[in-house]
Amino acid sequence: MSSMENAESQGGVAAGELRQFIERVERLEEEKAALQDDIKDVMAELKARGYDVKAVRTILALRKKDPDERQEAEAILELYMNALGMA
Amino acid sequence: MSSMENAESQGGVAAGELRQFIERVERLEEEKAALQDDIKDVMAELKARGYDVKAVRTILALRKKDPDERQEAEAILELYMNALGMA
Amino acid sequence: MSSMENAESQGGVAAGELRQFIERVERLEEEKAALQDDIKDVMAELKARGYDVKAVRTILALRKKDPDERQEAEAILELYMNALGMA
Amino acid sequence: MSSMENAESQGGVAAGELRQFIERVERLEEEKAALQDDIKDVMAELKARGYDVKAVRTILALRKKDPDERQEAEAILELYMNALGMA
DNA sequence: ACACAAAGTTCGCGTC
DNA sequence: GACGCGAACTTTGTGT
Repeated sequence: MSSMENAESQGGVAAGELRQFIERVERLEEEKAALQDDIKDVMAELKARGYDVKAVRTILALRKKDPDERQEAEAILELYMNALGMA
Repeated sequence: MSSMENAESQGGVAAGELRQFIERVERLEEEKAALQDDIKDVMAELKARGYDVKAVRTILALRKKDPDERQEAEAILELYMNALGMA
Repeated sequence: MSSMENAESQGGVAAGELRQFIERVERLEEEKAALQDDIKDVMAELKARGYDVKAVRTILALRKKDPDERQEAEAILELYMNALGMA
Repeated sequence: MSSMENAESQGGVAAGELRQFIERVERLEEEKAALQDDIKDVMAELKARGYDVKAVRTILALRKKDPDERQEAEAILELYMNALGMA
């Protein structure tokens, strides 16, 4: 490495720029983790109030899906279950 | 490293033994990957025959679960869905 | 269901309360998804600037780990790799 | 459903065929699970012999990758780490 | 029971 | 545009 190298140009990489990018991502990930914690807290609260967490998770998942798609999928599933005697 | 070192005792690790373990795992993983491929093939065949792959996956998942547990979970889910007007 | 039932007490579930919980989680998940999108954008920007995204991801992962733990883990790994001639 | 329906033609689905497919997959999944158990056993044995399981997992992962690709990736990573002073 | 880890599922990406 | 691959998230199991 030449004597011109410094913190801002290590081996052809603009160190400062790279660092900026990384720190931006890290900040966003921190905020994201904080939200994840918040969700965890709400779930704990839910549970403490006597709700079934797994069922609530299922509800959340269902609400994310398109109702038509979901109904369609359920219909096929039921068809197969009937065919297999899993009613 | 001392002059006593050889392929079977590198830095205090019994290289031969370690290699044996690793190769055993790799063989098992190979077989496992082969089975995974077989499953993939069956799924492709299913699909080619006109079946809905996602629904079949759901069926497989359901069949793995205890029927009582499943029924219980469904009952709770339905209760919540009714409460939320998602019927 | 008895005539006393209303939107707030469906089958013994306090519908309003349940709904509150669910909507709280959904709001948090929305914010979380927005942050995920932001991260995605930064990654795209990184990439456009010529950086290797996978390497940046690795950097981010490394920075999350305790430096001491990491060094220890690396030392063991190197030991094993030497033993196996993977140097 | 018409009076012609039987176990082999439920609602337009060839129940027997569907069942065959599902049972084939289930058999394969069983074998796969058995192998997974075997791997788990080997890992436990490894551990009992004093090896670091996590490091062994890393070795296995590294050996799956193309050596050239890996070296390339490591070079980039090192470059970035130097630029960030993480050496 | 809690946290850590492993498995499965899902989503985004690159490829053809 | 679909398909297969790889990474991320979620969920399930385990060990403390």
